[in-house]
This record gives sequence, structure tokens and C-alpha cells, in this order.
Amino acid sequence: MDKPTSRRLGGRVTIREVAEDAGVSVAAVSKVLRDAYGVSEAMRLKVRESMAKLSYRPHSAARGMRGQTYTVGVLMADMKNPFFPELIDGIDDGLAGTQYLPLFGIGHGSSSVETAIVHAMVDRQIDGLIMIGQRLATSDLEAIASEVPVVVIGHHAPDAATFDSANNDDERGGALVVEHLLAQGYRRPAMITLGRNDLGHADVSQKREVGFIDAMRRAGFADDQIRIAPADDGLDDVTATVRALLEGPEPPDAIFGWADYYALEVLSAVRALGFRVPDDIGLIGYDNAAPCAFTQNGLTSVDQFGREIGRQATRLLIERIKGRTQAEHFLVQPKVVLRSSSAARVTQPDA
Amino acid sequence: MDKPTSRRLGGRVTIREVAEDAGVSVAAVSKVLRDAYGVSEAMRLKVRESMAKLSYRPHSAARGMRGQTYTVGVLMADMKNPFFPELIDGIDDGLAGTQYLPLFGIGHGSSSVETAIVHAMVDRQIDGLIMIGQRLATSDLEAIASEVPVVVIGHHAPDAATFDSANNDDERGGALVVEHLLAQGYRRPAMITLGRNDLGHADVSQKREVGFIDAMRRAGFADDQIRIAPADDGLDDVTATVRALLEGPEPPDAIFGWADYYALEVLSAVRALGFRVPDDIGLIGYDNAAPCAFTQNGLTSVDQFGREIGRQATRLLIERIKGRTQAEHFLVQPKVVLRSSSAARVTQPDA
DNA sequence: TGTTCTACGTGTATCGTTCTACAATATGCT
DNA sequence: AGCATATTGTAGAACGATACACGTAGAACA
Repeated sequence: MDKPTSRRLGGRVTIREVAEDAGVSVAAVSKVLRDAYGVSEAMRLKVRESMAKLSYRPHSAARGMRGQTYTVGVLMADMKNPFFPELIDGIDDGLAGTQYLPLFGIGHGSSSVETAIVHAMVDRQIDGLIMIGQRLATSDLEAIASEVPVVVIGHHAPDAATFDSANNDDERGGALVVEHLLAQGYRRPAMITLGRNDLGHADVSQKREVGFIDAMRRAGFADDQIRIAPADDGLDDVTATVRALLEGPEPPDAIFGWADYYALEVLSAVRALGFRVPDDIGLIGYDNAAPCAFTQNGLTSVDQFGREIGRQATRLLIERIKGRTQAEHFLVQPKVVLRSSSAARVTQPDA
Repeated sequence: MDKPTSRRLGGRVTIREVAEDAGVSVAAVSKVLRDAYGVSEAMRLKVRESMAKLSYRPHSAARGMRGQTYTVGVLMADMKNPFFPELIDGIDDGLAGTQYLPLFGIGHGSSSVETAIVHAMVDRQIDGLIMIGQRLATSDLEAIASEVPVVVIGHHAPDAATFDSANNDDERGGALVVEHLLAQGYRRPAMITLGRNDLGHADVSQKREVGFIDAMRRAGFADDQIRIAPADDGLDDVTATVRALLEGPEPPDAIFGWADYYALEVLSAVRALGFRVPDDIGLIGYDNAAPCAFTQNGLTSVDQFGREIGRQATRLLIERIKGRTQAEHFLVQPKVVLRSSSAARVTQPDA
């Protein structure tokens, strides 16, 4: 018969051992751990000391059975978008100094995968969920939001009451693109974007389309002069669509790619077809992701201040976790960042 | 007083309710869940039916208290490397058809952040851990490996007994670069890579350096003709180093950037300084990440078959989880993929 | 002195699952 | 028939933390 005091399991230090070492009750240690009410300074110190001495780490799975896990889930639509790291940096900013730690899931642009990941996260008792560019419908989101606090990024739902959102004003951004291109002297802008999907107006790409169309109308273009060409991402599809645009009748003199990762493929296609940027054709993206600044890309883009969006999303989430139930929707105003890809016509007014 | 049979908590269906519905014991349901021994076909069917009917999902946190969570952790060094998505695809391949689900952590290139994330994952009772390009020392790895099955990617430790690894042969890859550049007619290749760090020969960039140096020697270069310039990543540092190389005495006629994400910055710097690629200077990267194929990059690169590496890493991890204790180290042979950035001299033999 | 309040601690049921030990029944072998 | 051995199922104790309901000591006040 062993001493009953030394029965530790699997080498892991438990709250019980800490309590023994500090000479207090298990409940007291738990309180210290959670910064809960009813702990004297002396006790807090004593317990923290024992925890450090034994290098105790709370067992999240066990925590999850009764209380919080101090884990927030972050669902990313995919890994290939160079804009997302900026959002993640913002999320890290927002989490710094808290007990919370982010764990990521990758949706690979499939709503069934996303659903599976969200379920898995909920099953693992995450305390909150940030979804970046997810493909789920608002109704699905509300179902999830009833189980766990949710903040979405890249999905406009200003009327949603059960979850929060953090976004830039994509509709305004779409308009900025038109204003910028016209100011640079371009006369026949076209947009190229993802093929039709069933996301309705929540989807940011569609918001950008709407802004683009409205601004074109305001600038005096007739509806049949406003061109929005669809292409799935990937070099093959984008190249085919770009070729159809540029080698067809009345080719555009500038192209707006709905997002940077996508506009960089457009740039590749344009160059592969033998056109010069910006002399033959202007180009602008959206996000102002890091690679835009590379000399070989020099891509003008609409900055949506991703880091700030990430920060705000995190703030909203933590507020939700702490108990806020009224929805809040954060919106930041985007801004055009000029680079060489759209700088052509500025010196030669009117064609 | 409520019927004691209908006491479900927080809206969640539990194993108890499934058992009740199917008319069997809780233990039996658990067995079905785990595909454990001692369940008749009839019972399996009955239970699965009840689970579907009640749309039961096992509570991972509770599982974690006794058994597995069926979650594997994946620690990525950072988010900005366009090669990693390929590895992730491979990991997804390997996990497809199993019960396991990956959750990701992002280390931001800091070993303290990495340690925190690994701890958090272990505390959450992950069943296994894949580490991609991590910065921890082999000794730290062994400590972690004693708590949980570990497979590393991008870290050579062929003698490690407590964890597995999956890699390409980076030393051979470094040599391939030299052979390729010389075959293309370049005469003064240089390498540019990360600044000194303390990772010793485990680090893949150092393996590539070793291969580069050895191949240069074999080709007849004296040691003082073999140039390896350090630069931290980021356009500023890379540009400064590239300028020093190209505007200094005896400038190289080709540059090997240690990884693609980094070589694309080199390309940006080279162009910003007014040099033409490949005419003035050849360029080659490593990884054969997706953006290499863009026309504006056209970056020759060493393909290390990331998807296969991801697949193998996952296979190794699952084997470990199932009980294998003998270490296994997978190695794939890399291959040069020619693009325009190094195609210059092939038509004009010797300078 | 007695009463009430507040601050600080404790004991212990509980969370949803797994897993060990064992019971009950069926099957195989002499 | 009698006994050993599979096979299939059950009961109930963990697992490690949380949180509720209390207990107690001391201060404040009449």
C-alpha cells in the first residue's frame, strides 16, 4: 500500500497535489486559478507558489466538463489567402494579455468541412469562435451562435442579433475602385470575380460587386457597359476568362480582381497573354496583402485594415464570452493604396 | 419533480440518452463508439440508429478525461509561407477516412510561443502532434515526445528515437541547386539565407547550405569563392543584402534563396535595384510553392513534394498513436523545376 | 453581550465519457 | 452430461476540475 498522498497519475500534476502542497483545499486552488471571488492575498500567493514549484498546468479537458476551456476557435476558409495572416496578427493582438489561446481550423472552402470543424470545436468546448471568410449561410451561423459565442469576419449580416461581425465596408471599397481607376484615366474598367454562388449579399465579393456597379452607374456608364466576368480561382480558369475579356470585342482597359490572391493570378494571366501592366491594361486588387508590395507584382489594392479588423473581432468575442448578448457589428472604411499596376494614365489625361 | 429520464443538460445529447433510447447500457454505447471488442452486429446497428436519431455527438472534453480525443495538433511555424498549404493538403489526405481531426496552432516563428501552444495542445489532450518547421531544439522535442506522439516536418533528426520525422533530402536539394545553375551556364552562384541561429544541423536551411557548399567544392570552387549571405526575412533586410551582393565586388550571376517565400522577396529586391532576371542575374528558390508558377514570378525552384511529406507524416503519427515505439524517419528526394528565372544562359554556353 | 454582516475557506456532487471487473449466456469438446 | 472457453453485455469506479451550498472567524454595531 502506497502512501495515499503520492498517487499521481500519468505523471501529471493535479489540482489536488497543488492543494496538498499549499496546505489548502482543492476548491481554494480552483478559485485562485479562475481569479474567482473569495481568495485572500496570502492564499493567492501561497497557491501560486505551489503551482510554480510543481509546474502545475490545468487540465483543459477536465475544465471543459464544468467550466471554460479558455480556448477560442478560429475557422479560416483556407490557407492560401495572403491576407489572412494580417487578420491573425490582429487576433493575436486582441488575445495578448488574456488567458485565452486560439486554435485554428481550416475549412478548405467547403461548407461541409467547415461544419465538421465547427462541430469538432464545439465538442471540444471552445469558449468562442471567430470565423474568417466562412461559406455558411446566416441561418447555419445562427444555429452555431446558439451554442457558442460567434464573431464573423468577411460576412456582412448587419441585422444578425445572435452573433457579431467585424468587416470593412466592402460596398464602399468596390466604389473606391471605380473612382480610383477613373481618376487614373482609365475609361473601361471591368471586374473579375468568383463564379456565382448561393451566399446572397452576405458574401464580401458580392458587396464589392454592388459597390462597383453603383459607382459605375454614378459615373454615367450604362448597364450594358458594366462588365463583371466570373472565374473560379486557379490559373487555368482565370486565364481563360482574362483571355476572353482582353481578346474579345471592346476590351477593358483596367481590371479589378475581387481579392489580392485572385488579382495576382489575373496579373499572371495578363502577362502570360502578352499584355503589359499598366500600359496596356491597369490592374487593382483588394486587401492590400503583403505580396502586393513586391516589385514583380506592384499591385494597387484596397486596404481593408485587416489587423484592426482582427483586433476588433477579438474584442467583440471576449465581450460576448463575458456575457454581452446584444449584437455589435464593427465596420472600418477601406482606402486605396496606389502602386504601379494602375499608374499608367495619370500623366496622359483622356484617351 | 421531473421525470428522471428526461434530464438532459444544456441541450446536449449524452451517451446516457443514447443508451436509454437503444435500450442498452452506457458502456455498450461507448464500445460501439470506439469500435471496441465485444459488440454484436445487432447491437452495433441498434446503437448507431439511436445515435443518428438523436443526432448524438460525443463530448470530446469528457472523452479526454479517460481516453482519446481523436484530435491531432498541427503546429505551423507561421502562416505566411506559401509552401505549408501543400503540407496541410497532405495531412488532410492522411487523415481522410479516420476519426481524427486536425487543429492548428501558429507559432509565429517564436520558440516561446511554440512552447505555449504545444503545452496548450497537450493540456487539451490531443492524441498526437505534427510540427511543421518548428524552432525548438531536439532536447525540447524529446521532452514533448515523452508526453505525446510527435512527428516533425522540416527538422532533420535521423537519430531521434522518441519521435518520427518526414522530410525531403535538403542537403541533396542544396546540391541540386548548384548543379542546376552550373548546367544553365551560370558561373558565380551565391546563396542567401536566414541569419545565424542556434538550431544546428537540424534546421533545413542549414542542410541546404551544407549541400550547396559541398556541391560548389565538388565543382572546383575554392572556399573563398563560395558565398552565403545572411538576411532576415522581410523586404528591407533582403533588399539591403541583395544590394550589397550585386553592387559589391565580384557580384554573383545567380542567387539561390533558401525558400520560395524568401526567394520571392529576393526577386522583388533584384528588380527594384534595376537588374533583370534572368538576363542580369539568375534566381532559384526552394519548395516549388504555388506562386512560383505565376508569370510575374516565374521562379525556378526545388520541388520537395510537400503533399507526400504531409501524407507520410500523418501515416507515421497514426502508427505512433496506435502504439509503435520504434522511430521512423521518412525522406523523399527533391527535384528541380525549371522556370524562366534561371533559364538565361542555356543558349549561350560559357560567358 | 448578542446580533448581523462580510470575507474567506471547505466539502462534495457533478460533468460525459472510458475502462476494469465481472456476470450471464452460448458454444465446443470430451 | 459436464466442464472449459468464448462471446456479449452490465455495473460502477475513475478521470480532474468547477461550482454550489455551507461553515467559520472576525468586525461592526447596538
